[in-house]
Amino acid sequence: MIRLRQLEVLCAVIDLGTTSGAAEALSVSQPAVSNMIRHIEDLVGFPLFKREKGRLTPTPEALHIAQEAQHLFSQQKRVDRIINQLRGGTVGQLNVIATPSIGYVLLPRLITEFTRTRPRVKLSIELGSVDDIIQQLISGRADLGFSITLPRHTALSVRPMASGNMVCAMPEDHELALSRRINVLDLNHVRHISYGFGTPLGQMIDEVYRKNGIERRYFCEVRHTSTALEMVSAGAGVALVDNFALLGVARRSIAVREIEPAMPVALHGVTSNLFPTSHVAMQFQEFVRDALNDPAALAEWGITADYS
Amino acid sequence: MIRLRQLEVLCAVIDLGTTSGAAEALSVSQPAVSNMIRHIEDLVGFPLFKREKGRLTPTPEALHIAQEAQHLFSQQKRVDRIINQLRGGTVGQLNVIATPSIGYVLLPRLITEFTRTRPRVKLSIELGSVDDIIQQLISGRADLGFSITLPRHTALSVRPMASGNMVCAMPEDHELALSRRINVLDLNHVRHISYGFGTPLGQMIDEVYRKNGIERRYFCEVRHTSTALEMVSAGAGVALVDNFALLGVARRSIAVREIEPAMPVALHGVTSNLFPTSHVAMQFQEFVRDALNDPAALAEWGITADYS
DNA sequence: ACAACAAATAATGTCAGGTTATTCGATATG
DNA sequence: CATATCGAATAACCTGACATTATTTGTTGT
Repeated sequence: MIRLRQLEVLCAVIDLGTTSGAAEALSVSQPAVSNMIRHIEDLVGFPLFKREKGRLTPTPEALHIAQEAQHLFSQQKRVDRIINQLRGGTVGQLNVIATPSIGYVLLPRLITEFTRTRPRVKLSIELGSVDDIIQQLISGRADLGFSITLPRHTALSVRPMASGNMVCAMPEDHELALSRRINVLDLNHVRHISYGFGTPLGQMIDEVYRKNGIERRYFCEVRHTSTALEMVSAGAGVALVDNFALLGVARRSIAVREIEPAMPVALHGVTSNLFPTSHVAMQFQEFVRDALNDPAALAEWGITADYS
Repeated sequence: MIRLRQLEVLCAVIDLGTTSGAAEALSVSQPAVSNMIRHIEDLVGFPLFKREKGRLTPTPEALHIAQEAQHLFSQQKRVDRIINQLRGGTVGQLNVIATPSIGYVLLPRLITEFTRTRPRVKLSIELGSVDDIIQQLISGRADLGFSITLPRHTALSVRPMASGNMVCAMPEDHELALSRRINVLDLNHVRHISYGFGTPLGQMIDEVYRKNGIERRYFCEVRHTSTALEMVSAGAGVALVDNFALLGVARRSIAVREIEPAMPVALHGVTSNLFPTSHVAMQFQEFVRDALNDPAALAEWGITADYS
């Protein structure tokens, strides 16, 4: 089977007309080319050049071969280009599934930033609960997940991305806005939005109430913090939300206050162990982590993490 | 620039699933493969396999590269084939693949005529279904295809060569021979040979039956019109065939009648866009078109298109 | 006759890609 | 549970394709 390199040399000699010319073009020595040509002729079994008066003129056979070889070269370049693109992460596909609190506003912006330098990446963003995230990842439909609640599943790898807190969001003119810091238990005294007992967030808050022997009471139950935040923004009431949900939202007359006891939360990046994680997916995960830990960068993209 | 061999090894490992398997397939040692994979990973700068539990699973990137590399391999094989043919002392080559109806009788005669003035052209004729034709063309093994069914494939160029009709062929002494023109639906009443539902021809005929709310019934199912014609000629029964299949066959006591509804068919010349079409191939294509549209020329070579 | 150029030859170096022998980790099995 | 099995990796070494430099040979224009 003829080698790629051999065809390369053959074509160079045909194109340039002389071995020395070809040698220069390929940046090798003239004898290297000369030997190679002879070697190929031995290999194929018929002359590729007519040698007369110290010159080489290609035979029709050689021309024919060279013609066909061009496609081989272009194919090789194509493969090489693809490898380069893969290296730079500018090609591939990236299916992300995330909890709405980050996926609703922040993630779309980050992805936009990320793909600004990677125009050929195919994307999809999906929102879902922890269970959805687990499902999509272990089934291979999603490459990367982001979750507040940390999914317990042996087939998943979880990496911490950023740490945050639950905070209290309310309409600007709300009575609670007068306090600098709000006790979680006090929410029982106002119309507020909270999370079902079945949700991880609901259980986390219930834990505090239970310790104090009080029953949690709220007028509206939602599943995701982003939904709660939307309602707060519409003036429906007060809600506890994670600070990630606040990143990037237009501050439409919402006031935000710290709570006590502090309820730390963390954002996790999740990948499946069942399938190899793609290069772009890893890159994007790092991109998100870096972005979340660099308020300056976020600010540059019109996302402020400041809610004092 | 990635080497051909490296891609070869990469693909082998992906296909076979293990380094040892790949090593065996390539007839080299297992460490050779192992080292090569590592070397490629260094070269491209990102992992191609996930190593866990002592096994290798390819990353999406590796799969992507392997996919692209396939074209390269087929190109290489093509060049190699061309060299082999040149070694055999031919200046040109012409590999034709055609549907049997034209390829069985007519094409051999046309090729004979064509090469009368071109002694150093190396030839091959192959018969096959539309799918075979598509496969051979896009893989570069055939230079030119002729098909009744027109192949839908983006990498193929199709040119109409001649138009024709389905006609009804039967033994001379058959009762139907008394009619001047035969209704397709009437075939249900006689022992006749037809085409499977999966074939384009079968679907085309079924369409007529379906419109009339009748189920097509036949005693023998074949794939190609030339086969059907052969059976008719042997006295097995009646069959619908395209008129191209009739061109050039010795009229061994076969009667031919027009049918209603008329079922027009066309013969197409097909070439691949993936490779440059050789000069001979284009010439031959034109030769065939001209011949088919010039009954005088055909008659001169002992081929008659007249079946009145 | 001789400079100028193109190709071929000779002697030698180097590295991609191969070898065998062996180890390591994971899994299957009596 | 000890052990056999299988796949991957590592180490040390070998080989040939393809490169090098130095030199010779043949052709051509002045």
